[in-house]
Parts: sequence; C-alpha cells; structure tokens
Amino acid sequence: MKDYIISLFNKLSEKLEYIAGLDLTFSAPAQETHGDLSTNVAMTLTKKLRKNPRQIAAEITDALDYDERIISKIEIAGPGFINFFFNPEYVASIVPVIIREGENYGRSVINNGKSAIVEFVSANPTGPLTVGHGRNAVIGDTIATMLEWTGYKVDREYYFNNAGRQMRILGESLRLRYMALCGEENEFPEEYYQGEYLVDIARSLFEREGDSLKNNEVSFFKDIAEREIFRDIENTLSNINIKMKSFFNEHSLYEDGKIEEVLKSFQEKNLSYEKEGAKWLKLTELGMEQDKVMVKSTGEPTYRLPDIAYHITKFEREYDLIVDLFGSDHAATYPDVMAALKALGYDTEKVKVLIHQFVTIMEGKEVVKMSTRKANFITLDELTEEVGRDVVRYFFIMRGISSHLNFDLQLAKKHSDENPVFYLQYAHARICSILRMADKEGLEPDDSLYRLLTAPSEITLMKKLHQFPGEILYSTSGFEPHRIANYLEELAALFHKFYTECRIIGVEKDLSSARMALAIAVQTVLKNGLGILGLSAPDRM
RNA sequence: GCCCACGUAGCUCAGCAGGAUAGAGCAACGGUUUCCUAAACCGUAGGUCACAGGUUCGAAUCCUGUCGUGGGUACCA
Repeated sequence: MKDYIISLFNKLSEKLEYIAGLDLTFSAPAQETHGDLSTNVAMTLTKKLRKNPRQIAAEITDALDYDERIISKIEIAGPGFINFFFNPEYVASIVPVIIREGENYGRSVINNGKSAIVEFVSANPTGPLTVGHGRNAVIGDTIATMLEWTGYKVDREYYFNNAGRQMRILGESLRLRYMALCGEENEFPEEYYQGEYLVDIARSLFEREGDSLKNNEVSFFKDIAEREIFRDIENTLSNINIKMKSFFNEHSLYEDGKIEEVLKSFQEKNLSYEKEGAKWLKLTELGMEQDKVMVKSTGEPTYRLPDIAYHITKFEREYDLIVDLFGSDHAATYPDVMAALKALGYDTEKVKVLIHQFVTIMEGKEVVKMSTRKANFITLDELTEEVGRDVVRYFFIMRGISSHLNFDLQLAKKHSDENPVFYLQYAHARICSILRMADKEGLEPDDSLYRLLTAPSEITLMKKLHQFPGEILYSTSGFEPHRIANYLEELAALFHKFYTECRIIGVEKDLSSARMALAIAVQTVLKNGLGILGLSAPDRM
C-alpha cells in the first residue's frame, strides 16, 4: 500500500518541484478516522515555502493523480496531515496474492546474489551453554533467517578459542576429577571449574578406561573436555533448532600464519611498537583513546590480534555483509578491532556489530548471578526441557535486543501456559481446525471472491496482511527481530477478533468460500512468520 | 573518573526515521459459550513516559545535565 503512495509522490515531483528529493515519511495513524496512511510533508515544508501547512497540503492533494480503485479518499486534517484512505476492494485483493505466493509471501529479492555471515554464540568450550547464551543464540539465528528472507545467502558461524589459560584450567580440572576416581586424594582448588559436568566426563572416562590414563598430560584431558563439551553445546543448540554452518577455531589462525601476517602488516604500516617486552598497537594514531597490547610480554597474543586476523578471514571469504553478535560484556572490544581493520584497508562498512544486553535471571525476587567457573548457572538445556523449545525461542526474541531483560524462572515455569507464544500458535491451530471442519462440510475456499470481504474486522485484518513483507524488510534492515514477534501478536489478535465477529461456516456459500480464503491467507502469514522466528506452527493444540 | 546501553501502568515490556487522545501481555475487577477450539473475545481500573533544562509549530522519541540500574574500562575473552 505504501509503495503505491510513494509512486504517486514520485510522479508528483515532476509537477511540484519542491517535492523532489524530499525525505517522505508515511505512517499508519493511531486512529482509524485518520485514514490508513498519513504523511506530514506539508508541515515539514512550511519553513521552506513560507506558507500555511494546510495550504501546502491542499496544493499537493490537488496535484495528486491517483487511481480511485486503489484510493477511496484523501483528506487534509489537523495541522496539515494528508490522510489516505484505501479502497476496501483493493485491500481485499491481497488475499489471492498471499494464496498464490504461499510460503514465499514475505520474501524479497533485494539482496539476491549477496552473501552474509552471522557470527554468534561463540562461547568458549569451558562448560554447557547457559540461559545467558540463549539470548545470543536465538537472536543470532533469527537475524540469519531474516537476512535469508531478504535474499542473502547466509552462513552461521561459531568462533571459539580452545587455547589459553582458561582452557588449561579446564584440562587440569578434569584431570583432578579423574585422578580422584583413580583413588588419588587431591584438593580441588576454588578457582577451578566446579561444574558437575566435568565430574560426569571424568566418570565416563574412568568407566571406559579404568585408571590407565593416569599418566597423561593436562593437554590430553583438555582435549577430551573440549570434545565432550562441544558435543554438548551442539546438542543444546540443536534442541532449540539452531544449526551452525561452521565452527571457526581461533587456533587455526596461528597454524595458517595469519597472526604473523597481521603483525607484519602493522609493522609495515608503522602502527606497532615494543614497550616493556610487549608489542603494542598504536590505536591513538587511529583516533582511539589509548594504545593497547597485542602481544603480551609472555609471548601470548591478547584477544585483539586473533580477532583482527579472524575478521580478515571474513573479508577474504568475500561476504557482502558481516554480522557480529555480542553480549554487552564484549562491547568494549570491537571498536579497537574495527579501527585496526580499517587501518589495514578493509571496508568496515560491511561489518555490522550488534550488541545485545544481558538477561538478568531472577528466582522470585532474587537475582541469580551466574558463572561458568563457579557452576552456579542454569543451563540452556535445563530451561528448554522445562518450558520447551518454542517458549525459549520466543522469550528471547520478543524484546528489543538493547533492552535489559528480566527472566523470572519461577514465573516461566509456573505460568508457561500464559506465554504469548501460545497465543500465536493458537491462532494458527484455530485456523487449521476451522478449515478441517469446513472441508468436512464440503466447503471450498475461493480467493477470487475477495470482494465479498467487507466487514470492518475483515478489512483491518487484511490491512495487517498487507504489511507483512514491509515489516520483514524494515525489521531486517534495522536488525530488530522482535518486531516480527510484535507484528505476529497483532496479526493474531486481529484474527481472533475476526473470528468472534464473522462466522466462516454457516453463512452464505460464497461468503463462506471468501472467508476460508482469508483464513488461509492469515494461516500462511502466521506460518511464515513463526518460521522466521524458528517456531513451530501447530495444526492443533 | 571515563565509555556504552537502559529507566514508559502493580509486574514484564512495545512504541523512539519527532506528529493527532501514550499501548500490549500478565496481575485486579466485571461480562460473553444451545453457535467454526473460551489457550478466545468485550469492558472497568491503572501513567508527572526517572528528574531538570533545551531545540521545535509539535518531544516518550532529538540535545545537555542530574539521579538510578546493568555492562565495560586489564599484558582476561
């Protein structure tokens, strides 16, 4: 609908010069009496034209040449809004369109031929994924799907680091657990990984191999811990419907010599220096506040160097769009990396860094502090088992990524039936049920009869259906997956209202067929939308 | 101290490319089923959009400051 109005104004700019090049905005007014779409152009032009806004609005509307089959009325209201009213018949013509496009309704081709990589989760394999990682996982996966719906070919990637201090401690933790089973008394240090999962791994090792592994090095145990934990992580992700295309090991950057290459490039560009035995990156020269260490005096690189090298591989893999999704605890790290990449000549415009805020876990009124090392966490698996995949996914996607999220575990467990996700799924199940029933009655849908759909609740419902493709585009360009969830809730509400006001079965036959077609259109959009969010669309509940 | 995000109904949160009377769910109260699924629908009540300035014809939305919350500010990632 908006597209049509925009095309009108584009044509208009030939007649009225001052329209050309304007940043036009059209929005759906809050009140129905204000029309279907509204624009404030006239008000924004008052200064430039030195005229009364209503006068300008009149000038514009007089010059507009529109198709009366599409627009029924244009009026000037309030301080100078121009309100457009659409012809109900045009609104209803969306039904056959949706039925024709089916599972593709809402997809667009604007990014066809382009490729994107979305990096997310990226938790180091030191323990099971927690509820905290869940938000990252679900947001990342949904954004990837949204990008696919606009035409991108998308790769989902998980980046991890299996070297360094934390992993050594992990290996040592497992070794100690194992040695204890072999009968060797030991003290388990407080700073080691306390989690039960390591005890489990140790136990299965002992059951399989007895005490024959006693003399192995720490690295042997580290490898085992890593392998087992990764298996667990992949399983956890698959439980909430997430499949990574690739797992990128930081260590490979050393083996390929990428790290060395980056160091050399910085040296060549005179962007690094040595001080106190460490190698520093001249970030101050790139406009940052202070220089940072790239290689510690111990010879180990800090996260910056591999992060830079890793991003270079993304550029070398020739993605058109590079999306990084981090929790706010990583917010401080990426500006350094971006500045460095830019200095090395990479087009950082392609990189979109998304920062989501943390989930605060509440147990009633108590805040639950989680730490993988201290093992006082709630795993994502536990949560999924408790409330189900759909609820987990919906919970993490339904709010804006920049808002802090409170998650009351007691509430989630107790009132899981009241989760809004059921509201959406119920609307879908209800439609399926009606269609089953109608089929039994020998009724058939007929989308060519859409002109019969004129009831107010039908019209508002169909206007909502019109908005779906635009909503996807808008949500995707702003990386705002929660908007899809909000949209679907509104659509479901309008359907439920339609359901209570209009009967599908038991009315005149043609009207019945037209309403069945409308129901199918709603079902299609719900299913497509739920699919984008990674949720199931049940046939019955 | 400095940097980032956030502060909207009792609770959890939408709205924030400036627009017309600030919304939803839950919780509270009341109503709707001889009729396609009541996991639904309708209604009542609930607000100084943290606070104070500023920009604007117009601010929950943009800017500045204050307060509060979370995160960061390491030769941890």
